[in-house]
Amino acid sequence: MAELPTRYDPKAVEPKWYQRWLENRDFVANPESSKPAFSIVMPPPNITGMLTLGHVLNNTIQDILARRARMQGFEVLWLPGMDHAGIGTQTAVEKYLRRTENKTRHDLGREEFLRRVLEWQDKHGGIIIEQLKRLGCSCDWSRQRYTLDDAYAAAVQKIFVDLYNKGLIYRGRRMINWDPAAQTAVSDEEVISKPQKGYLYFVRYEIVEEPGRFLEVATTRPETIMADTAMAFHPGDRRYVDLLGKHAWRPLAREKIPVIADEAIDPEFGTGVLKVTPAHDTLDFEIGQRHDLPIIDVLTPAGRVDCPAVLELHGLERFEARKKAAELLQARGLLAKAEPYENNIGFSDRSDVPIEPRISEQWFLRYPKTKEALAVVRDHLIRFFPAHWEKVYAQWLENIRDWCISRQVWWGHRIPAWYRKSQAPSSKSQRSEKIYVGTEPPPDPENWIQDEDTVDTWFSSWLWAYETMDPQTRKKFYPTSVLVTAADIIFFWVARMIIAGLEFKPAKSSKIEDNIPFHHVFFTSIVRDSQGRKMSKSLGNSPDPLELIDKYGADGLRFGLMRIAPTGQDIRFDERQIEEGRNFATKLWNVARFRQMQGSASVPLASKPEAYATLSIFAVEVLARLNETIDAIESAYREYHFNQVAQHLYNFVWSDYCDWFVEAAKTDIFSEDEAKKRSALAVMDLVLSATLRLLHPFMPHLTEEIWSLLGLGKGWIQFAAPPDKLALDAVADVADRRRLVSSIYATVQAGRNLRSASKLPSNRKIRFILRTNDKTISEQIPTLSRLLNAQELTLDPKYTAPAGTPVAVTPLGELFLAIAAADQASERERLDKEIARIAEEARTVEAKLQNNAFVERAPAAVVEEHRRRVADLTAQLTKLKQARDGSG
RNA sequence: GCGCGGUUAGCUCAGUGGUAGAGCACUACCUUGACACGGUAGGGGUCAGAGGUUCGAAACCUCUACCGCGCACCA
Repeated sequence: MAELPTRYDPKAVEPKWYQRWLENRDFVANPESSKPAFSIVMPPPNITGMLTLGHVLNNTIQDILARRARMQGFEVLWLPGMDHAGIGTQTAVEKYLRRTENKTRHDLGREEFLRRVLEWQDKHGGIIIEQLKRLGCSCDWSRQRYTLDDAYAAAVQKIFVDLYNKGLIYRGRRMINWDPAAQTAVSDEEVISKPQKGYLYFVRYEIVEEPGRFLEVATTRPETIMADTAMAFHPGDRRYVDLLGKHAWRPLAREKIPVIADEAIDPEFGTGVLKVTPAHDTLDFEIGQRHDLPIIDVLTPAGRVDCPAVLELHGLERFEARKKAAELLQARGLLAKAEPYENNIGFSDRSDVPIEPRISEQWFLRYPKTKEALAVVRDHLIRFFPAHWEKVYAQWLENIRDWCISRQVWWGHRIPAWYRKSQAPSSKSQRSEKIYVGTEPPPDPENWIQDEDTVDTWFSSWLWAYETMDPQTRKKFYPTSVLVTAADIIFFWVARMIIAGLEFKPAKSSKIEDNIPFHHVFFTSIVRDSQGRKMSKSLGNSPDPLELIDKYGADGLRFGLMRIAPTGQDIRFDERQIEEGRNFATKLWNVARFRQMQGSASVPLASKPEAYATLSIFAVEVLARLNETIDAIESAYREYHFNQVAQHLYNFVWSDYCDWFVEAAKTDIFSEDEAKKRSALAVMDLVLSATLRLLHPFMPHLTEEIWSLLGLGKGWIQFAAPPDKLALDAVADVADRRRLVSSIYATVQAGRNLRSASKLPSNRKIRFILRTNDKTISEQIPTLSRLLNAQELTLDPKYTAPAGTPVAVTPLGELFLAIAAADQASERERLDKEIARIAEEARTVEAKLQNNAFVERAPAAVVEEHRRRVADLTAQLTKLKQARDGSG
């Protein structure tokens, strides 16, 4: 067998294995399998998307779960796909068209534009899928879905029609959130409020009936004054009560408007008077409805002033118009003052421009099954991890409002509604016979015009958990086992999928537990940069995962990221952490390489208690630690604490196995005693085999490579069962043996410390003397000696050290460092310090034992431990003092 | 305003009642028959602050401060 290189080369190994897995169809789910099902649907990335660290985190977690389940004997479906992302994709293509051809979508027309999007999609779309393959994702690519697949699109249409027929979807003229940049309505969830600096303008409205008397009103939006249709104050506000029923002169587009009283006005705010602008503010709209006020719209869809009556403002962009309106009022002496003011403004999540509240005719969904959706999470039919998201979810559902689902966007699922030609969509008539809603066009299409709009992208995504599956697949794999997603789409997607599952009942039975879309939801962290900022293109703080894969390997990236991914908290990304992942891969590679260099063990270690009797004490220790690691990992997985799983594996491999076991086992490995040698090698094989299997979900390529190079199993590691705990408990003296190992390791550390304190170089071979009456320790001398890098370690129960000999009190006895010309003064100083330190600690522990309350109330084991500690410290003190005073 | 997180070593974070931890960074020594992407040893923390519960609190309770997030308000 050729010797392996000292560095693991992911560039050669990772693509090789991924290709083999694909060729072997290892990730293809079989709905006819008799194995229990485990399924995940991938949150579909946008077709325009590029892989981000967020995707890496999210998909690594899904891959870990899928691969682990596969090893555990589940039939696994990990269903991948993409989202057409209506507004997002349309905006991207529009930008591209503007850049390349200087054309807008309107220049091209609907049909041509959609053709261009498809063209663009073929060229630039779906890159992210190839990127996920580089990461090692074990998705069933044969089932890759797209939210615009024919069958999927038909399902979206059908759902729309069904909900319409149930009366849950309706068309209405309402106040909605208008995005003037994208020129479409958006849902409440797509509005992000941000603090914004501006001015509070105090405007004077003259009272019609009392010329010379002014009503002062505070507003942030003077550009909408032309749309004011009333002035309002709180009915209990004495300052203005005499004005009720009178009128004010609207200062721009001068007109008489009534003064009214409404409960909604906060007398504390500003002057306690509100200018009521029903067309441009949600609250004002409601007031307008109550008082039957006219609605005057003075803004265009693009957010420009549309008011020929005030030529100075007409055609101005809304924020320019704001300044100009203030100037006009100022010039007319109607602006009392303008105070700097900061308030929260709703911004479009998509375009990042301020949302314009606007009255518009749109399609709405009255959410069904909200009570049931609350209940399934409250009663833990669906569990959230971390659980605190349950509260966020509940709050949203309890305050839910109808969902505006229509978008003035061309790219997406077209609304399956038609209007009689004489009753075009702009018509206010809503009589049902004038609207046709159906999955097929109306029988006499020439008389109808289809609604121009498409539905919100999320109105298609909410079916993702089951519409991606054919009936047979659904029967086997729905409900899915777990959904892995970022918490920022808990409302957009998670909650709506739950509602969809409960309402549309896609399962084989109508039972609630069969129709929920998933049993668990794991909310991942959000990856931020080292300064805690969100990753964003404009900040340029988002590293390219592909570059990280090139640099550190996919497995290094995966492991590094998982080790720092806490649950329920954001991740601060630091490339050094990925470097650690790569280093860990190298460490594992090298310890496997070392094993390979030692040749065959001939006989594998049988997993029977009898076999354990002949093991070295160090083997028992590492196997016991392996058992503990398996337990720890198991419970960490139960809570989706992937960082803990990774950390336990890291510690076990690096510390327990490499630093301690392998170093200690070298005595046997390099010895002439064939039985001992074979035993040590067999233990290494067992531990490596188990470790690789435990690590496989995190580092699939590397573990597969080592598994195959070392010939640890018959087939590929991805189909190997996870390691069982060893039946060590059946071995009578495990505890004694482990205590001995721990004493030996403590002695080694004490000896190394002596060397360092005496300023002896690491490579200098030196002599140690261990003074002890324990004769059984003599068989461990070679290993102790090796670990201490000693020239010689002698056991001498009666050793008398010259004064000033460096000494450490260890669990095995006093360990002396024999050096010819030790600096006696400095050694004495060191001992003094050591004695003082131990005496201090002994005093502290003793004081505690003096405390009756402690002795009476604390658990016996704890008290006992303290007693032992005192005895131990006292013994150490005595011995150290002897050593210092040279009387030993 | 309501709610949810967080505050532990220079940095990133573990730690759910019993002697304060890991990795990185730092210091010193070391290329010793797997690994310098490595080994050994070391320095470094009044666990945000105040009060309380307890024999005992980083942990549990209350309050405060600061950071982040969500919802509401946002004239």
